[in-house]
Amino acid sequence: MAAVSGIRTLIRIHHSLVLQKSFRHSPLQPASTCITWRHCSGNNDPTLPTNTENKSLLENLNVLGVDLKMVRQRQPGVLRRSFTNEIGLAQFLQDKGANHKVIASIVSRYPRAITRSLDHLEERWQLWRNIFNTDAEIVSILDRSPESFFRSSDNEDLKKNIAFLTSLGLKSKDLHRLLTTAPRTFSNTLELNKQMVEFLEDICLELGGKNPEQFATSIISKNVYILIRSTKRVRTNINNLKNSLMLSDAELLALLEGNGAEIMDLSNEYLKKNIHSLEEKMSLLGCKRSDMKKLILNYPMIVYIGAATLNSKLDCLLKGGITIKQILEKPKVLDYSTQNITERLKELQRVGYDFEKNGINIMDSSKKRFVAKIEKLSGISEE
DNA sequence: ACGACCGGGGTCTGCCATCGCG
DNA sequence: CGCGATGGCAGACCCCGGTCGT
Repeated sequence: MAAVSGIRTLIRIHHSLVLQKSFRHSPLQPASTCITWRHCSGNNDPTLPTNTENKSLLENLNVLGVDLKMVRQRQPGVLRRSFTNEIGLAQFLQDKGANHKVIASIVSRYPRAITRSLDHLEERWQLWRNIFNTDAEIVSILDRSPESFFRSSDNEDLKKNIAFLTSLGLKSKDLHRLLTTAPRTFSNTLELNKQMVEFLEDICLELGGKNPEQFATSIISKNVYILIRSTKRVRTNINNLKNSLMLSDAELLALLEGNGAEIMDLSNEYLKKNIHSLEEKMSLLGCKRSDMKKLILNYPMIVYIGAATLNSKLDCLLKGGITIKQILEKPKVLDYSTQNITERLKELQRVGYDFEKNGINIMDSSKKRFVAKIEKLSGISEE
């Protein structure tokens, strides 16, 4: 409540400021938007750089409930600016449905947001609205990741990015998922996004693939994070996978075209560590190198699972009466959380489930189906 | 009616380093 | 030099249900 009236207070202050004649345009901003820009009261010549914090700005931010300590830690320079648009921004976000808490949090976490003009904000918002259906969706993303929306001041690049991604054959459903999940993609420069796409196409050709464009698009739609990774990272991971598993070009291509797309953006050390740890575990369990290769090709996500988690899952399954051979045949059981696995094993033990006779597919089913199955089994065992 | 197979859906930021510009 | 813009990094899975063959 207090902060809602805080915004009203600021707007009142702003109106009274408008009446003053002391406005000067920030040279970077179009004149039409300057009406809401706050003039620094403590500085007689706003064109001079100042190395002290702007008092009236601090007051405004306080009223908005912004965490100044956080601001100083993140982008202290913003507090020294003569012209900022915190009032306009707060009003703008409020109009889009953001509450005061969200607004305060956004400015606290990405202070530079208050340097954007209303025209800029409105244009950028509309560009995002080309992909999202409602303002509420955008607000929730800004709340999650203010930086994604505000970091770039280049709306032209955003336009070009949308056009570029569309030209790749990504459907509006894909774009929606991309912007929802990895909003930073849209604040990349067009150049950076192009680089990754070209890189993926090159990889495809390198491995003897015939349709590089489709390859790149399919990777992006399978791994929406790929465009916010560096080509260096992806390249290193591909090389590491290839070398440690001794993959042929055809095998590697198939892996990447399949579910391998998702593991390409892991951090290099993490991927290496996981492969190494899996190697050790497998050898401890008496498996051959070819078993491990097959396992990863069948179920690439296994290298996504952290070493500790993976080992505890494996141990859980083995202790629960499932053999490593069964796991190698149905690695998807490793998809489920350790907790889920533990609970299911307990339930199955209770009803006397025989994995040897019935297989382990029961471990890879939706909760609904699992519960139904258990109910049936306990009914039978009680008769 | 059942279970195996398989694909798809959700999901991800907050910080630091560097560069260029005024 | 200070700031804005931007690249890059570490972090580390889980779950559901349509469909088809029996």
